[in-house]
Amino acid sequence: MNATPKIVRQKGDRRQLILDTTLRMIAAAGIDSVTHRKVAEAAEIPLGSTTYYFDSREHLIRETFDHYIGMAKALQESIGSKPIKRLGDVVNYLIELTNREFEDEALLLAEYEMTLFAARDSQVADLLHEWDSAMIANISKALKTLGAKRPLDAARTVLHLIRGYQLDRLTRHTPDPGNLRRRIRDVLEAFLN
Amino acid sequence: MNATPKIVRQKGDRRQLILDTTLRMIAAAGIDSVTHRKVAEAAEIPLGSTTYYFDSREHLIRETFDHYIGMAKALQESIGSKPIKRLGDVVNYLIELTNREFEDEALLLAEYEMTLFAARDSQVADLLHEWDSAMIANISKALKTLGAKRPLDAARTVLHLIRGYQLDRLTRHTPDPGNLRRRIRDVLEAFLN
DNA sequence: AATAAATGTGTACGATCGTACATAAATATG
DNA sequence: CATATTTATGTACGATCGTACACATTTATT
Repeated sequence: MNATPKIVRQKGDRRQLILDTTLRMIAAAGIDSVTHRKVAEAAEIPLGSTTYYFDSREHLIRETFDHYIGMAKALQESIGSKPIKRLGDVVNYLIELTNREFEDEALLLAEYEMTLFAARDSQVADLLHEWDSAMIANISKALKTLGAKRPLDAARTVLHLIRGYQLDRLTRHTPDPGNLRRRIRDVLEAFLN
Repeated sequence: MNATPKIVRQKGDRRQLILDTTLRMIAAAGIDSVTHRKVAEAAEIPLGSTTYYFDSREHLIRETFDHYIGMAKALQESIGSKPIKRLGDVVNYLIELTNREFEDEALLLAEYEMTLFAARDSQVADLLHEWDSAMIANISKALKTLGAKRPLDAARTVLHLIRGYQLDRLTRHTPDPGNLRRRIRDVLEAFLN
């Protein structure tokens, strides 16, 4: 006999709203564009609310990147469920991940803003490296089952390739400048005996 | 009978000084840290001088990146004089370029700040792409003389690999996390026959 | 030398910002 | 219900900023 479900304010709503808004702002216009006031205006909440949950700008930005990594991890898990039998499976996984990330180009740009930020902020660097280690472990494990030599090197190589590719493409705004799938395959084959 | 050479103010000195100082500032603390006032203070010139040569902050930053590309091109040319006979020559060239860039880690970071900036500024993107094309052309030409298949793809791949590697390493501040030389060789060999 | 143009400098205006903080409202706790 | 705690909001201070602009100085031109 529950009544019609009301729109209840979940605990943490306010905080999540601020983090979402900040992430959108970084994606759209970069870290510099983030100010307490502009976040508050975009989220349609008072200035006092942003400073209540995040007492400093640094704090707000760090938590926003933590929030982003959570989203990125969820995306990866939503893709990486299929079993790995052939090299093509790994290639497909990597390509799908890359394509999905490019569905929201601004958001992907925010990821690289985070990377640059991490170069000057050890706390964000730690977040990033933990995520990175997990990715490397996944990929190298799959490559190992395929009998690749030096699977760790192979995983690092293909990840670096993708990062360089993404960064390049983000400055070009064109669909695919450069035959990524084939290049990933070539690189990975170099590590298969 | 010239007198002792006086310290003469070269034309364009002032401008160069401002660009150098701005580049150093971006390298040390990021684009956000660049303001007319702080550049003026660091260069020990009055505020009016910075606004005289660069009437807007955007203008100043664009010209600074142009200045950086000039420096980077000079570095490349200072390395790339030796003839290419074997694959090892290409690998050596790429490794030396990478190592030289890491000699000034902050400055390398500035390069990636520029890349991110280019993602939102088509003028800087044009500068970047022109430079990029030249690099790709050089590398692919060398690979072609070695008989590589799809030399353009090969050049793009190894460049993207290096970029991803650099970006990763910039967040870690460790000498060499990941065996770059061997990985470059593996990748390039994948494109030979 | 006279004049024009380029270079260099100091100041001030209006806008925006981070942050602190007093206070209010809602909620939890006893 | 009373009280403590958490959540939420409005305001204000001091600092910094981009930029415009009047004015001074140096250099080039005739």
